[in-house]
Amino acid sequence: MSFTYEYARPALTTDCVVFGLDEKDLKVLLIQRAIEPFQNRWALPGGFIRVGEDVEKCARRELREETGLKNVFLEQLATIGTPKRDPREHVVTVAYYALVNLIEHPPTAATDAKNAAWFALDDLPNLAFDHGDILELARQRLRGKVRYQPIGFELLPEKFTLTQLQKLYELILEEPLDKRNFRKKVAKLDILEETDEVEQDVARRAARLYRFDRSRYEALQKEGINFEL
Amino acid sequence: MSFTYEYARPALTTDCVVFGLDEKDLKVLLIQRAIEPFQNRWALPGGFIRVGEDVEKCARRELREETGLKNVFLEQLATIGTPKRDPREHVVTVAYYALVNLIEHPPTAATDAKNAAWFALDDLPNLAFDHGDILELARQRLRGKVRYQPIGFELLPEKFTLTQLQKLYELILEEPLDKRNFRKKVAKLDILEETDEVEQDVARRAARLYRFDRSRYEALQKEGINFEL
DNA sequence: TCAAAAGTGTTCATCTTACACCCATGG
DNA sequence: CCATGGGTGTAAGATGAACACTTTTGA
Repeated sequence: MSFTYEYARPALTTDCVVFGLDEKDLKVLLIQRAIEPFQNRWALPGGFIRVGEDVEKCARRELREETGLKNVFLEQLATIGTPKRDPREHVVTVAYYALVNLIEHPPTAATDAKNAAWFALDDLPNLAFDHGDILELARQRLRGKVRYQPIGFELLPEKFTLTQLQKLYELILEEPLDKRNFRKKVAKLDILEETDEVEQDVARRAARLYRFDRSRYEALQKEGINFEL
Repeated sequence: MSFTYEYARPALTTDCVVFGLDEKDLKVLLIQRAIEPFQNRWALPGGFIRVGEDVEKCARRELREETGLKNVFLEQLATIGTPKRDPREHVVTVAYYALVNLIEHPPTAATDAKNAAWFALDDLPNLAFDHGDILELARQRLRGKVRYQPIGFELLPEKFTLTQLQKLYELILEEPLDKRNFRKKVAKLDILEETDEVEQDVARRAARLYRFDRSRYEALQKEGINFEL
């Protein structure tokens, strides 16, 4: 079967930069390419948009098919259409970034007959196509966005300690933060719910666990309140 | 001539929200559609991406062909690919927004056999396709962006008064600003050059003219300085 | 001399930053 | 009883918001 058009059309794909957090590092989920071009090189999960398929739906479908992830936080990053970015032909890609918590999504086994693995941001392989550039763009976006929108919570498990939250922000912003000032700011945001639980199995004073109060956040956001950290 | 592919492909277009400033209003440049669908309705300038053409280049080309504008400030807004947004077939569009100063680009006569005209933001016609949504998105983006990046200058003539600048910010932010505080902030940014000229032909004390110092801005930006207003 | 907008400082409240020690717990 | 990280407050400086009058100019 084939499809014919009066004018030539570039191919259209989505690619997705999936950030995940484990005990120590901020990581990215990559898949190993099974075919040429860039065979065996690591690349962002993604693939071709189908006619009649919404662009974001496509990104979610590819993510599911290639990595098993679903229901993740997903946001559009940019569209890149430099003619030579794919050696085969002109391919325009709509790039997204996703945030998942790695504890509930452990290093996925290969799904789509490809290999999938998490890489620490400071230990990345050479990526296929211009995926290295896209990843860097996503990293910058995440750094910028986290300052005024509480998207960091997407990377944490449901219940977390304030120290975990601070470590996460330090990883994303790539700068150390003051513990007391950080806690003061977070408290003032008033979007965390204190649970009556504490950490388990730690050889020291256990830290209290908190939960992100999404509905409270949405209510405050409607009132036009700021969330700068 | 025709082009055949193994899999169906959505069509790919660019659309551009062009903002311009005249004496009183923030305006948007629209073109009147010559053909169906939405014949005679007003729409954003834009058109199909050619194979081998960079996406942003396409947006600039369409802008030139349909409205005569060139060398404008142009930035990507979002990519929209809802299947039914074009009644003919699945069309994915990469939306941009542009800023021009209307004084140096007076209401353009029709170029591409279509009608082009500037519309005040509070007096818009019903737009073709989902262009109304795209325009609203661009408006929000402009409001957000102007707070931390001095892109407002793109809308002003080379030399302008501080009152003009303030009026512009009030139009974009849709809220009144305090004159003294506004001037203090602008002064602290240190990216305006005071010229030795003043307004001409005004029936009152003439205001001093300033110029945006782009190279100074870029230098300061590299040092990581903030530009919040 | 009038009308119209230009230009200019101070005060008060708020927010930001820097900084160090005691506490609870498990091993 | 020791090691480890948890948890907490204050003071000084910087920033943001509110606010009104005099000056210049052309008509």
